[in-house]
This record gives sequence, structure tokens and C-alpha cells, in this order.
Amino acid sequence: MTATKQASSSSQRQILVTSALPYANGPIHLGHLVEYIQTDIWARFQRQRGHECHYVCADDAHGTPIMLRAQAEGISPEALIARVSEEHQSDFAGFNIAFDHYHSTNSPENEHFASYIYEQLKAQGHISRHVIEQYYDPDKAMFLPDRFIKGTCPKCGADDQYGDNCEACGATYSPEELKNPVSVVSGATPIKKETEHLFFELPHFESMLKDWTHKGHLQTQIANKLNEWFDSGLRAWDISRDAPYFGFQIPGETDKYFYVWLDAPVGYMASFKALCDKKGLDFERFWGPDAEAELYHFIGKDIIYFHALFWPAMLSGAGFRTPDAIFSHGFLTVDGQKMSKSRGTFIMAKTYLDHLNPEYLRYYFAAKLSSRIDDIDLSLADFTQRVNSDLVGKVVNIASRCAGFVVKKFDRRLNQAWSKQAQSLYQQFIEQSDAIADLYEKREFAQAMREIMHLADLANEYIDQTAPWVLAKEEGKQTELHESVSLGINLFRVLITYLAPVLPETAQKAKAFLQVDNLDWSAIQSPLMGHEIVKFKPMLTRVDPAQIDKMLEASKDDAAAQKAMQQAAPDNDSKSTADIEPLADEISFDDFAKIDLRVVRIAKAESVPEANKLLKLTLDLGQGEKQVFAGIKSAYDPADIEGKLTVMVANLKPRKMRFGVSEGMVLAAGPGGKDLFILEPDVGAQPGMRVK
RNA sequence: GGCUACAUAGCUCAGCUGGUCAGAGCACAUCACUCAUAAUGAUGGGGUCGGUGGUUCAAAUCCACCUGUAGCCA
Repeated sequence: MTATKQASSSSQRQILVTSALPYANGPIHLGHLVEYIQTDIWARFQRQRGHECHYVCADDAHGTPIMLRAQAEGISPEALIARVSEEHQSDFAGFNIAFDHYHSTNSPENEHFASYIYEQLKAQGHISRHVIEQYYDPDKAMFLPDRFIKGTCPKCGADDQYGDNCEACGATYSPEELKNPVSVVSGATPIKKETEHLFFELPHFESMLKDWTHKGHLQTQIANKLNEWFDSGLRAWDISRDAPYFGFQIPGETDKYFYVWLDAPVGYMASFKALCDKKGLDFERFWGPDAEAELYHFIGKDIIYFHALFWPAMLSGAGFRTPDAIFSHGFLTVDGQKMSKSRGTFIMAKTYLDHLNPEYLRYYFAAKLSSRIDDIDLSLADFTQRVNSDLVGKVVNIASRCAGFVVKKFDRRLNQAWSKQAQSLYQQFIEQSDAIADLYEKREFAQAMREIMHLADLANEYIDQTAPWVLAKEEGKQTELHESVSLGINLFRVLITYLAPVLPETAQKAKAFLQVDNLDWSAIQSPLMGHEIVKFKPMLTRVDPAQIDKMLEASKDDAAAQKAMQQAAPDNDSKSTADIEPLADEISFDDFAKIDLRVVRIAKAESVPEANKLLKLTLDLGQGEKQVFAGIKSAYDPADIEGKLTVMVANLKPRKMRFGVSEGMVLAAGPGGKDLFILEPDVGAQPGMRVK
């Protein structure tokens, strides 16, 4: 079990929490959100309890995939990560993730800390150098990460498998074992090449880590996992990558960069440093070797290795404090299965927000999350029923069914004094305060939600038993009526206070309805007496199952669009950069006359398997044929253009290409990728006619 | 392949160190109510706790093996 430094509840704690940094090469999806919602709930809870709690995050912006993606889009990596950062932040804002600061690992702060940590480690002899042999793409002149090599699985013979493991049989291996390796980047056959890499000597930290991992900083399931790693022996960690690489240059080296995973966790510090500069906080108090503030990292179980071994070792070696705890969570499945693009269950944050209220998902995740690392399932039918029943039917309904009486019969004012019975019920509600707080603290959100819903049941039972609608019709029952509905409103206030970390928007609306300044955890100790509220307006509407269907449909469309884009991507992805090209310099008629344009019939079109963008066309000029390699693979299927008429530059000097000689060009317009359009003459044109 | 975790009513899940532990919510059925965003309340049906062995006076709870699922193997 992990323990947090729970100081006595009266003293204010200083807490820094982080969520793992999302990678800047793709959009946020529902799977990511488990973590951000979990962290955000925890952080909001701490603030609601009156503690100082900072929540920082950043985009993880370095590495080969980002470099290559930027190339594919024809933009700089900086432009790519700037755009993705905006998208990420907008998604997070949509889900009410209240970061105190959101940074980037491609920032001066991060370069500073990454270099500093490296130099500290180096000075103390924790950095070593070894020559390793790695696959290299001779066309692109770059070393290839495992994920960028594909080939035939050495175990089961499945084709088109990644360099590190086989999706068909599940085998893991090194890229060297792969048969018929091919570079994903260029299609070339990679060659083995020696290179010197820098290593972080993790084994130097073995005793420190063994000690640290067994001091309650990790969940028991994780600590067990680490034992396994200790048993098999710690190995040095490869922390350098050769140019070209998008990242930070390693000080004192040429053409060597920090591996993205070296500077990614450093991003936690960098982001917090930026927050310190913004708000005047004391960085040392949170990161210094004797820091008293608490530090927690929320992560997914897939990156435990980096956070529970490398990170504490790096920090300790460089003279910083180590985290108080690493909180790992499981993965998200949808309807019991991995998120699937074809089923539409690979749902992007933005797609969700287009159709559904973020409060629903926050509640549903809360209702499923525990302190353990088990995967959680988003069952869409369950989601609908649960949210509607718990939130709308039970909780918000309490306010709704009492408010009318308070407004109409008592001029919006709650009553002044309670009977023994009323006091006792209210007491029962606030007595749960510590227990529920404890569950939040321990990240047992699911259990907390159950406790809160149990209270909501009690509130509804009370209303049912006192039956204000009956009292309202009887003479002389004004006092009882007033108490019943006033207590109901107060019980609602307690419930929404307990739920506020989970439902920030609804809590805001509840504040307006209740006319209170805050929903601090301790405020419910004093009930609202003689207090004025306002007319009830719905704070949360029911989940409409039709919206879920629409969302799934939209997700399928997203997936299809994305797939199409990826196919088009290898060389040129145009997207919104369809700016109109400025006109070229003037030419004379003679210049134009030099170009012999001819109408041709595409006699044959074949895909060039080794090329990403080329189709091999055999063109009929009416007076013989010419062979042309055209870069239109991303936009056209060979079968679709065979037989079509088009226009070619017939007198272009033949050019030798890797796949053969190209004897001209066909004319096509468009920015590239899927947006390429070959020219077609009007009906009647014949192959061989000159275009003048 | 090695290792780790998980497998309890139709659905989503509680069940800590073995002895009212066979439960909750939702869904479903019947009844009641009509204040409320057709919300709420009462009652009820439903599971041989993945399978097979074992330890024990006693196992959903411990052990072994098997099956299925997920993940990790830097």
C-alpha cells in the first residue's frame, strides 16, 4: 500500500502532483483521460480541504516519431508540437482538468534541468560510454528506433511486424532477429552500423532503489513487479540518440541528443519551475534534497519502469528529492474490449466533448477508480444508466424536489431550527465526512462514490417518508414542511460538497443555486439556517443514448479520416496548408512552346511496392508508349485510373529513378497527400494530341 | 517464451489478515407515490463466487495446476 504524508488534518500540506506527459504526436483520447481525471479529482479534493496543491503537466515533445511526423506534414517539429500543445490543452480544458501550469519538454527550463541532472550524474561517475550496433537507414541517413523497423517475425513468420515484438504471436525480440527488415521511414533495407552511446549506470543505484521501492512509495502490486526486475538484475540505461533527432543536445558531445525518456520526467520539474516563476513559489521547497513538500506522480502502469527506477535514481544521483509516491492506474477498455477504431470505441477527447457532457465521464471514471492498477471498463450502457440514475435521479433530484417548496411556500428561505430527528440525519451525513475524505485521499474513488450515493439514498428516503407534498396540503403542517425541504436542501449541499472534486461544473451551478461562496470541505459543519436560495434550474441533464451512438459514429469517421491521412502522410500531408501558391515569374511564349504536352491514355497503372508515393504508369501516346513514375500513389488506386485520359509532359528528359527510368510527367494539381488531382481532357480528345 | 495482475448475480463492482461472505448499485417484476429533469419509495426473483485438485473442523477468501483476459520483458 502506498501511504501519503497525511499530516494532521489541521495543518496545511504543500503538495505537488503531476500526470504523465502526453506525447505530442497525437490527440488525447478517452484512455488518456482516466489519468488526468483521476489526478484532477485528487488535486481538487486537496484544495477543497484547504491544502496547497499544485498540479502541473506538459507535452512530451521530443523524439524520432515527432521528428518524422513533422517531416511528413512538411512543417518544423516546433510548429507541430505548438499545434498539438494547443489541441491537448483545449481537450483538457474541455474536461475541466485544472492544471496550474501546462508546459512543454521542449523548453529552456527543461533543457536546463536535463543538462544539469546529466552533468551531476556524469561528475559522479554514473555515466558510461559503449559502442553499440544499431540498424541504420542508409537513405535517410539516420539510426532507426525499433518501432521504425518492420519485417518478418522470427518466431511465427508473420509479415509486417515491428522490430521489437510480434503482434501476431506476441513474441519479443531485438530488431536484429527480424527477418527481411525494412525501414518504415524510407522503405530501404536497414544496415547495421556501430555508434557510441551514453549510458546511465542504473546498477549503481541498486541499494538505493531497493530501499526506496519498499518504503511505501509504491502500490504493492508494483513493488512486486519491481522485485522481479531486481531479481533479473539492473542494467545500464541507454540515454543518448544520434543525430538527426529532435531533442536536446547532450552537453560536451557532438551530434548526440538526450533520449526522449531522459528529459520527459524532467518535464515535471521544468513545468513546476515555470509555475514558480509565474507565481513566486519556492522551487527548492518542492524539489530540494530536504524538501518538505509532498510530491506525487500519477502514471499509467505501462510506464512504471521509468518512474519507479530511472526517475528516482536520476533524482537521487543529481541531488534532488525523490517522489513520495508513484500512483499507477490501469488501462481503459470500452465495453470490455480494447478501444477499437472500427467499432468506434477509440474515442477522442474532442469527439466525446462534441456529444456529451464531461461531468458524466468524470463521474463514471470516479465510480470505477480505485487505488489499484486494475484496468477499468467503460461500459457504455452502464455509463448511461449509472450517470442518469446516480447523478440526475438521485443527487440533483434532491435539490429539484425540495426547491419548489422553498421558493413557493417560504419565499426562498430555509428554516431556522431543526427537530432532533432532522439534526440527527444531518449529523449522520457530516459524520461521513472524514471517512469519505479518507477514501479520496487513498484514491479509493469508487468506494467514495458508493458511500456518497448511499447517503443520497438516505436523503431520498427521508423526503419520501416526510412527504412534503402531503404536508403542503394539510393545515398546520407548515413547520414540518419547512423542515423537511430545508433539510433536503442541506443534505444536497453536503452531497454536492462531497462530489465537488468530481463534478466541478455541477458544483459551480450548485453554488449559484445555494447562494454560497464556496463548497469547502469543512463548511458543511454548519448547516444553512434561515438562508436564502434561488429558484432551481437543472444542473445536469440526463445522458441521451442517441448522443452516444452519434459519438461512436463520429469516432468511426475520425478513425477513417485518420487512416486516410496516414496513408497519405509518408511524403506530403497537406491538411489545411492549402494556401494558394503565388504565381511564378513571367515566361515568354517561346518558353511555353518548349514544353510538349500530349494527351495520353493510361494504358496501365501499377503500384511500386517499395515506394511510398509512386505509381508506375504506362502511357499510350497514340504513337507508342512511354513509362512514367508518378507521385500520385497517395491519391489514386492504380485500378481506378487505368484507361483514363490525361496530359503528360512528353519531351521531358528521361530520368533514372531507383525503380526504373521515367520518361516524362503526368500533370496533376493539388498540395499532395490525398489531395492530388490529375488533369483530364474534355470528351473527344485522343491520345497523341498536342496541348497548345 | 518468462513474469505479474485479474476472473463473484443480466451489467458494473464490494467482499481486509479463511468461520452470518454469498453482498451493493443498476437492469428486471409487482405495489405505492406524484414534490421532482417520468425522478422517488417498498417488496421480490436471480449467482454451486472461471475450472480441477489440495490444505483445514471450516475457503469466494490459502496452495497447486488448468483456462481466459490484460500488461511488462528496459
